[in-house]
Amino acid sequence: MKNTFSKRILCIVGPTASGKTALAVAAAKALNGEVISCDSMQIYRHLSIGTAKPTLREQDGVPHHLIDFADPREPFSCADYVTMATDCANDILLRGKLPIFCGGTGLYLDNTVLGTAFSSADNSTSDGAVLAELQKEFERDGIDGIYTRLASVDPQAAESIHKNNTKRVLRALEIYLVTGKTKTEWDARSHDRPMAFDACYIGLDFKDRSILHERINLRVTRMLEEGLLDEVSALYRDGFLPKGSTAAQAIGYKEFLGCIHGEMSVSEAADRVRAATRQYAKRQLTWFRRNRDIHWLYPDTVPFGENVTDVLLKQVIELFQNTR
RNA sequence: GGGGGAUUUCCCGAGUGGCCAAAGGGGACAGACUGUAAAUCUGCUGUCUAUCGACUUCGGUGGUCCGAAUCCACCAUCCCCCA
Repeated sequence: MKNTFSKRILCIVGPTASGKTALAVAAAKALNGEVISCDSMQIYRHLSIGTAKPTLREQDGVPHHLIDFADPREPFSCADYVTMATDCANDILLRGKLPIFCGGTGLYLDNTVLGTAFSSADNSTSDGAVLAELQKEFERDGIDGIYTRLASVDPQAAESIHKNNTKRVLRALEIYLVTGKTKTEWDARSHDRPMAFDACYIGLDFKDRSILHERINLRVTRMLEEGLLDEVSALYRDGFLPKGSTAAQAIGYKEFLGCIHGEMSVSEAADRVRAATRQYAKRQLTWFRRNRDIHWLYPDTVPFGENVTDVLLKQVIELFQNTR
């Protein structure tokens, strides 16, 4: 059932602040691997404290890929990630090592593993002009007309995308206008392709959600102590968080930008960061729970006194070898 | 010591006699997601049945009324003003 050319990889996923980084580093050491980050914000240079980018010390000598390389002022897409991550993983495999994906951006990881064939509707073909036009129309006339048009060309997409989700409604229509093929047709195309990688998925979650929330609260407090405020100020001053950029909407950055603009106090911004992080963690869990291939591990079930990473690592190794 | 204002479902907050299990917001919970995804969007939030419906809630106790979160009395707690 598995072809001989299968490209075996390990993926460590889960919500933010669940301990993925430490586990991935330990797994890389035990399994002769290298870590490929799968995080839509850690890709950016200079955004370090707020994205919880692994420090050199945390990396502990294990090569880490796809962190700290993109210019926060430049756009970056899921398709860009898939291309880079695929190349990166193949390169690691060629060198006889194990690629270990680690991160919480499920969209990026899934499309990489699936080998998604993205539509050709990108910024280079349409130069964004079509989307900009749709955006203008939406702001002027509302969503009704655009949604109706989408429903007539791609009824399936219209049915699955809620009318209020204007970003996705606009995007779906853009795909059709730019490529002449519907989003539904593009999606079907990638369903027909073989998986790009043979992934062993490990998911981190907590039996008791409040423990995850405590970890998040603690993490935000630590980020503040480590100088998150200074980092955001410097980035803002140097123009690295332009309005509308992806980097500027990162949790921990958008809130303190508001603080810099005098819209709220530091403690209020910190509270918002905590809340936004909790909500983000929840969305991540929703995303990953859909994937039935994930083997879930629970750090909060490790007996008190034992080293959590060590215990989890044993489970990871066993799962990785037994599901071969 | 005297006068005034408050107390609402996890939080904030509307509601001043029936159309109130109680607006709205937040949070929590659940879900969607194929080129901005740490984004965007949806549902849900007294209990029991889970369809109609039944039952218990609006600081406490007791009243008025066919009927009260809404009116009256007393008690408790908090805030403000005068002493």
